[in-house]
Amino acid sequence: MRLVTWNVNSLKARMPRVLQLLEEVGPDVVCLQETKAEAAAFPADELAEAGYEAAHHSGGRWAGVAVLARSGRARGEEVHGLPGEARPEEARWVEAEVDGVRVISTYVVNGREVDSPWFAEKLAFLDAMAARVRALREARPDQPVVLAGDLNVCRDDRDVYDPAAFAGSTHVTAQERERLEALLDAGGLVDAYRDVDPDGQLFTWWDYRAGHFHKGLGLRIDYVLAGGLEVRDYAMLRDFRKGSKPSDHAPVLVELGRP
DNA sequence: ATGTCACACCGTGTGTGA
Repeated sequence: MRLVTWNVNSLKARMPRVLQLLEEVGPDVVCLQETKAEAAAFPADELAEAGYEAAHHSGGRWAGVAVLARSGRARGEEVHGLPGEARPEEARWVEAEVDGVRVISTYVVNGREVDSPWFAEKLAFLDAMAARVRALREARPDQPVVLAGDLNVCRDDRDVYDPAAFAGSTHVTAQERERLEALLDAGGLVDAYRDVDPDGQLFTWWDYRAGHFHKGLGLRIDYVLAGGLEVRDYAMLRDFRKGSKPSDHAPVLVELGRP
């Protein structure tokens, strides 16, 4: 399974680049985050013309997630929302079954400031993710799971361009990192990037401001976490962060296979 | 450099979220 995850920062604004990616990369499955679309305005027809069907959970102005699958692939149950989340209306979690694999696209709460109410919601969201993945794995141990998206956490200091500059900020706290490890444990999941490059450094997000992309000042906050599948290849598609009207995130491409 | 982008609103700019 050739799978892409991409925080597009508005699907409407990014549609030309999304169609370019579908054509050039030819993924089987695409997990999108921050689609920022009203359900009625989701561009399902345009995507269908490009050969993809969408399971989308749309919340309007903010957030919004989707799973695209090549037309004709076997599709199963679709789940909108994360059991136990505080604000289901924010549309941060969607599950789809494609070719027998449970595919999840998620956009984790940002958290804004450490010790703010939003940070507490972020930690609770990460806890609910682990509980959901554990429940899925226990209910169907033979079904592979891919959890992909913008987790808004840097797993360790290698995933941060300047750890000192981020001291005291969200995305790098012990509380967030402990929960990411707990999520991996709960689902028996592998961090696809670390699996293929245990000692490397690679980013997936760069601030639009101050030329951070050009200077290599980024974070790794977008992940593909795989359970019951082998990670055969991993690529961060840097070119999609360049050029005209890029997202502030690059897409990530993985090749997954049944062991 | 407080450095950018995208959204909604009744708007030729402001507030919100990232």
